[in-house]
Amino acid sequence: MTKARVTVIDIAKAAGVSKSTVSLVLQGSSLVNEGTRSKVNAVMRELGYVYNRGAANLRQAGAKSKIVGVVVNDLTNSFFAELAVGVDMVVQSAGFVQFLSNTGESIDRQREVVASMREHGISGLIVSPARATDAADFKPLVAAGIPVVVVVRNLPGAKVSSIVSDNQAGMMSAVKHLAGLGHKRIAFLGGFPDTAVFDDRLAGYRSGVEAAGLDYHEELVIASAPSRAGGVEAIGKAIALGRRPTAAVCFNDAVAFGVCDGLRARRLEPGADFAVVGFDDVIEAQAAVPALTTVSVDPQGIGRRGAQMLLKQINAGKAEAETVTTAVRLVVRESCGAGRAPPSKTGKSVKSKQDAE
Amino acid sequence: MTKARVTVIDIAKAAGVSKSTVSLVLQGSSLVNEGTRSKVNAVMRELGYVYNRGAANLRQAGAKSKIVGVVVNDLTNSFFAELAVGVDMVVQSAGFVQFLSNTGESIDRQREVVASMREHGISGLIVSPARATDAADFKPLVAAGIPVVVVVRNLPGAKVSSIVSDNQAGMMSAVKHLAGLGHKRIAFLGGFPDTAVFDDRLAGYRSGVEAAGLDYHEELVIASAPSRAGGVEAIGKAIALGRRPTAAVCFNDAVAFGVCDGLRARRLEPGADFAVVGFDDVIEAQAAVPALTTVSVDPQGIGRRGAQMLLKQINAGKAEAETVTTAVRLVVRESCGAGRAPPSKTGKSVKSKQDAE
DNA sequence: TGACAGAATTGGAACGTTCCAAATATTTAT
DNA sequence: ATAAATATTTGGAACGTTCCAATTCTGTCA
Repeated sequence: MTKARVTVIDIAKAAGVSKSTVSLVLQGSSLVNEGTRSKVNAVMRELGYVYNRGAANLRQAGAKSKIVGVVVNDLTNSFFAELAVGVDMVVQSAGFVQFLSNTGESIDRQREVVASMREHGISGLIVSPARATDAADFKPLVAAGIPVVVVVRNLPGAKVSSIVSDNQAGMMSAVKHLAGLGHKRIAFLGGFPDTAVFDDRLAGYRSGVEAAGLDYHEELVIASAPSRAGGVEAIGKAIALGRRPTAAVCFNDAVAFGVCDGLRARRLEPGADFAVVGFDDVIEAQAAVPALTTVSVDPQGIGRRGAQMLLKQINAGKAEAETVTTAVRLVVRESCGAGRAPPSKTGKSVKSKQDAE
Repeated sequence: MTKARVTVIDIAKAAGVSKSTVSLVLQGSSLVNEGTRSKVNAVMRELGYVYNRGAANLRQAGAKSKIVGVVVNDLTNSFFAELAVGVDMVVQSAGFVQFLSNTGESIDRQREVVASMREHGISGLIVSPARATDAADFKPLVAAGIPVVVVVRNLPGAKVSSIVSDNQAGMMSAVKHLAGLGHKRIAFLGGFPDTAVFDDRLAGYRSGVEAAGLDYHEELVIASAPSRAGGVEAIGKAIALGRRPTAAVCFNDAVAFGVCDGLRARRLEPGADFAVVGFDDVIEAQAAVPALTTVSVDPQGIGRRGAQMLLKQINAGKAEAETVTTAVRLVVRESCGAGRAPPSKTGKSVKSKQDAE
């Protein structure tokens, strides 16, 4: 039972050199003689040495800890799981590891995990903020020189980088698609009106309506919780309108699924009697019946982009806030009633790489 | 621009005490006078002190780093995302943070991330090993006194704790259910025969068959990749048999979906013309058409259990290997052709807490 | 008042690494 | 052979914390 940890001194002793030399080897310095290097490496392997990043990090005060923090608001949602995978891919191959935490939309939890991560000395943070996060919450981090990248939801007012999908363009293309199919009264359903994402998507809806030469009617915008239940509620109100709409774009896919539920409960078949379009292209969208027409946002791509941006800032040493919006793409399936056509049952289009630039 | 980090010495100076006292306060020692404590705390807040866990951890050699590593083989799969959430819940409330990494079934990647985590000084590891992981791979960890808990897939031969679902009982109940519906020839489809999980599930199948008073026929066991494509392949072979089966239990849900695809391609309707049962109860199972009858395993519960087990071992200081198998439950939906009954369209039963003991 | 116990505080010495300045070994040029 | 240059190696002194043993305060009891 080897009790004590093997340290750089142990291997120095065993290899007949000084600890400084061993340290040089560890850092791959070109100063050290080739013969010495291989000997040291051999001894390290033999003794089963493991590098102590904590100690190293202590010395190179404030320098790179090779840890990035990732906090998401709902890992259960496959959207965020994909995002985390995207982040992991790039940080991993840069030799970093990720602290991953889930806030479940709890702002207290978020504060806790961020504090904890900070104590552990993360060198950067990627966060999809919980709802109602105060923009000032990340102030201390950036003041301490720790780059922060906000993804998915932006944080107006915070001086940090962010990367969000092009909500406006996405919603606009959805509306135009529906208008192209002949719909005149298109509703906007779901979402909390006090969020930036809502504003963006609504703006896109409005531009789409106007671009299609239709009139914008306030009554066709029906907010609700951005969930399945919210969708049921919203479609209920929509149908109760005097002149009822014949189609709807939804705040996100969850709402869209709820809308479908609500339609069926009223003996209307989504896709046939009423067109519905979602937003996000979550994994269930393509398997659902009818398959959901939706705006695909490639969460994994966002994760990768965000991680790249963060690493760039970490390496640069200085974090100048940068804002990127990633392209989205309308994926036409069945729920909009567009094609009787599609013979291939699973529209795999979602997997394409779209985040190149 | 505050350049230098605030240290325990700074706050000692500012509070007019010694660094030792500050340290005592940090650890919540009862030795320190109440007045002093609150003064120190006040100063800490004022100067924006952040605890440096790295330094602390360096001193208390080998002691608790408050980090647990979590490595899963496929975070994209919602099964594992749920599992990670379960782990996060319990480690988070124990004041730990989790390193979460994804191997994507790559054994090299797995080795890398585990090594990296070790350098960072994790105090425990939860792993769902990539396929074909060598049981000896975790030897160094346990030798170094770092507890390891293997989840979902077990690692025969490794002297580590593990927590897997009750594959045998689950498959057995699936078979019995089908037999109860009158099926006489029930196939076992999919899965790689060289894995421990396969063995367990097959054993369950066999006991189920025998318990139902049927004969076990070798020809009804058809292995394949544990994927949708594998399912298509397996059902093809099954249907080509002289006396074809009328029902099948599948290695997992992916296989089951493939089986449904294959049935439809032959103009057979799953649920009506042929009964199929899956395993895992992935999130898509309840939304699919027909809704999949499957064995539910509650990944989040496994995550919580695993984390609890790990924390227990970390606190105990000694890790004695312990093996737990968690209960599973057959969720009857439509694909087995059981009920014409179910009026509630979404069988929410999957959300119940079943991991109490 | 002095001795004594308990409560509260405190100065080093670690922990395992990296950095710096300086020392030593090896070449090269004269 | 010797100086100058270059290549390699090396002892400390940090980094921010915790621990230990020792010290200084309190108050209590004779």
